[in-house]
Formats: sequence, structure tokens, C-alpha cells
Amino acid sequence: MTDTEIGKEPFMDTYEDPGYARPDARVDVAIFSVRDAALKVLLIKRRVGPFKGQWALPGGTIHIEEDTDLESAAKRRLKALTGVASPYLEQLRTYGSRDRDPRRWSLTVGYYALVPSETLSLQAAEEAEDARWYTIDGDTVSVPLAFDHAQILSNAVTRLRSKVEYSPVAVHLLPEQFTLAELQRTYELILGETLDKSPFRRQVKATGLVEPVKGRMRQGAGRPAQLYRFAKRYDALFFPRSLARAHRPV
Amino acid sequence: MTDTEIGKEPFMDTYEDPGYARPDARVDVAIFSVRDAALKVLLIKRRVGPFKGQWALPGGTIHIEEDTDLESAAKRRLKALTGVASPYLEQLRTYGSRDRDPRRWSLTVGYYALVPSETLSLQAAEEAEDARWYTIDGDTVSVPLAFDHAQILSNAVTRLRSKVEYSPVAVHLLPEQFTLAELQRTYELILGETLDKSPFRRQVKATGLVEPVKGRMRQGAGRPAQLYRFAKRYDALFFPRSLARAHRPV
DNA sequence: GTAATAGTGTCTATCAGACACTATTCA
DNA sequence: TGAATAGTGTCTGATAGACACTATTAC
Repeated sequence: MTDTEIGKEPFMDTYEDPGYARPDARVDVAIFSVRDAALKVLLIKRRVGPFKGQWALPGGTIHIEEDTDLESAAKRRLKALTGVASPYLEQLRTYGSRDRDPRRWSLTVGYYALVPSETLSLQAAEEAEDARWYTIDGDTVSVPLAFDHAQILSNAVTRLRSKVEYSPVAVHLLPEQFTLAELQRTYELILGETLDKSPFRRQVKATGLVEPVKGRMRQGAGRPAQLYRFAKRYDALFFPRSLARAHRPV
Repeated sequence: MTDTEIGKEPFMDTYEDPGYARPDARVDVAIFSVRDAALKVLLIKRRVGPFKGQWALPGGTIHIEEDTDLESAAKRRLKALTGVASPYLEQLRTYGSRDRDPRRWSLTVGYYALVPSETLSLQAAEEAEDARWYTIDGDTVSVPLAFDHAQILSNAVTRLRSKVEYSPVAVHLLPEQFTLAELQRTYELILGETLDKSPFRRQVKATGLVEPVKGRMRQGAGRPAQLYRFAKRYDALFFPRSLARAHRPV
């Protein structure tokens, strides 16, 4: 008990440096989108430092003057890259160790983001930074990633797949208006398996997350499909997890 | 696009300070246990600094010389307080902003831990630090907490309740050997509702996480109960989430 | 008409929840 | 014997998954 925060931390009410060495603190974001009928993630080619020339998740150091909180640090980077100001952004977990960056003790807060397929055009940053969309295959991509980014990406894909199973979170990958068939196809791309139409529609409608738009769309062929849009705030909208009810009395 | 990590970060292969201000980096842990037929969390009374005299979750600054990774920082603090070397420890999420600590930009990685009720005796630290177990009521405790610890605690309770619904994680709150009735009572304390015996046993046995120990125990009254113990590693042992199967073809 | 896709109706096997029942101890 | 707790059996309502069916467009 010699090393508690209370024992070592000097009292101070100013912003002076407290005098101990801190880890490097960053955020890194797995930005997902659907392109060319595949789930893709946006990667950046590193031009300096360790892992130079390798692909990595976009991210950056937390700027204590500029960023008010962690999420704003992630959003700043995301907006600069994709132009999307308010994407679906969810914190994954934090990775920190002595070894993950060969230079020093480093910590990164991992996020994943879902960007609608209609806003896919990358900013000017694309050329400048050599940014590319890579197809998700299994829980990884076809190129090796810098640092522990393969681990972060794998966790992001797992989380997305898991979330998609009990919530209609995939609407964030679609344009503002979409058909239920498009929503289902997005689910199938994420999960990597086909779904039956009838129970899918039953579930989606039961959540109330989407609502029909009066107006129709047509495809290349077939009956026109009803367009839907995001109805409510995402919060608290879940498929009922029947497993969650496993022990719960009515 | 002037503030990317690549643009600003100087190249270096040493551990020298890169020259920009970093946030304070900490871990804080909500340590849960069951005592006196209630779910409790261990709190520490702050003796210095902001929120002096208020209760807070135990935690500490990440020591880059001493801690190999985030988890070891959390375990170090946990072991010092409770004497438990390998508890169930799970990362919650990270809280970071300009405002959460009045002194400076601060970031804390939140964890929650489950400590078996048989190892409840606090270390010498208890008196030294004024540590106490507080009963969880709803998703909080009866005293105001320092910093944003009420938020962290609330998230920890929510996560624990959620996890308990699809996994037998509560075994980590029980002693090495326990009866199914004790396991069920633990569930009921966590969830705050009563459960039916029959489906509970069906589910728990179906997971295979617990296995009977040949030997019996008796209570103050009634038929002796079979003792069980933790059978397998926690990994990948979940109740089947039937909601997860909602769209999934067999 | 056919092709193509959207959308609905319905059957069935499964199972969570309810609850009654049996089993085994102590006093 | 009764009280108390452990543990099992079984019925039922709900529903996920399967799949057939109808609807509406273009050609």
C-alpha cells in the first residue's frame, strides 16, 4: 500500500504538471462503411515512425487544449477524413501497455464508427494520406496492420456483429431513406450469412426504430418497395433478448 | 487535416518525451462483493485533493515504470486493497474530458471486479484509507461520489446486471464451492428480482460452467444440497441468446 | 403472359415461465 | 409427525425459423 493515488499524488489546484511520467494517450477509430456490396473499413498508410509504410486505423493523439473530451478527439479525426460530422460512434475499449508502441508506454481508446454509404467520398485527405477502404474478411483485412490495430479491428468487427444481432444499428450504414430489403442486405453483409425475410421484418418493425416514408422507390425490376427512415433516437431501442428473459419472471 | 497524428508526431525511437502535453491517465475500479445478503461496492474516502473527504472508487495513476499494461495497474490496486490476486476483472469503458478533474485534462479507464464473498476481509489498507463496503441501491450508493465516479459506478452496475443475464458470471462472487440455491440467491441480489428455480437450474446446467462436487452440504434446515464448483474457463460460456438467433437461420 | 422483387400469412418445433410435485434432512 | 429446503416433472403460451403464398411493377 505504498503506491496508492492518494499517497503519491501531490495536492494541486492548478494545471501544472504533477511531475510523474504519463503514458502517451490516443484515440483510434475503426470506420466502417458498406461499399461494393461489402463491409469495409477505412485504413491509413503510415508515412513516418514505427510501422512506417504499414496500414493502420486512423487516429491521433489527444490534444488537451483542443479536445473537450475523448469523443470529440475521435470525431475530430473522423470528420477530417470522411466529412461526416455526426456518425454513429461507439467506444470499444482501451488498449494500453508498455509494449504496444515500441517507443514508449502507450494507451489508445478504441472507437468504431458507422458511416452511411452515401457519404463515402473521402476528403482531400485521401490522396494526401493514402487512405483506402479495405474489405473485412472474417474479422480482419488482407494487409497486416501497425501496432495492435489488428486486435482493435477484430474487436470492432465482433462488437458490430454482436450489436447487429439485437439492435437495428445497421441503419447507420444506410442512406437517410432505405428499403427493408436494403437493410436486410446490410445485415447479411455484416453477419456474413443470409437471413429469412419474414422474421427479419417482424423484428425490425417490432423495434419501432424505422418508420415508413410516404413515397415509394423502385428498383431495376420488380414491385416498388416502401422507403423507411430512422424513426427514433437509438437509445434503448433493442430487440428483446429472449435470452435476457431466461430467468426473468413475467 | 492539419492535426493528424502523422503530421504532428515527431519520429523517435527512444522513450524521450515527445513534447506535447498529455492527459492524466488513471484506472478506477468498482469492486463488487456480496455481504450481508446485499450487493456491495468498495469505496475509499479521499484524504487530499479535490473532493477531499468524499467517497470515491479505488484507483490510481498508471505507473509507466511499474505497470506492464492497463490491467496490471488495476490489479495492483485491487490486490493491495482486498488481497485477491486473480479476481474476475473486466474493463468497462474509458472516461476522459477536460472537466472531470478540476485540476487538469484527465482520463480514467474504468474496470469492475467481482470478489468472492469468502475473501471479503480488507487488508490493513482498510483503516489507513477508510475503506468501506456500500450497498448498491438501484444503480448507486447512499453517498455522493467524487469526480464522475457515480457515472462509472452506474455503468458498472448496469454492465454487471446485463452480463448476469446471459452468463453465469456471478460464480465469481461466490466461494469456491457453492450450491445452486446460493448461486440463484446471488443472481437475485444482483438483479433485484426473484427468479423461478426450475428454469434457472435448467439454464445454469445447460451452460456447463458449473459441475457438481461429490460431497454434500447442509443448511440450518432441510434437505442437504449438492455442492458445485466452477467447471471451465469463463471464455465462450454463455447462455444461448435466443434473441441473438432472431434472424439466424438454423 | 413471365421475370423479378416486395411484402404477408401460417405452421411447427422449441422453450421460457409457471407451478405442482417429490426427496431428504432436522427437530 | 411437520417444517424447511433441495431438486424434478410437466403444461402452456409465445415465438423463431421455415416456407408458401400474394402483390405490384417492367417487359
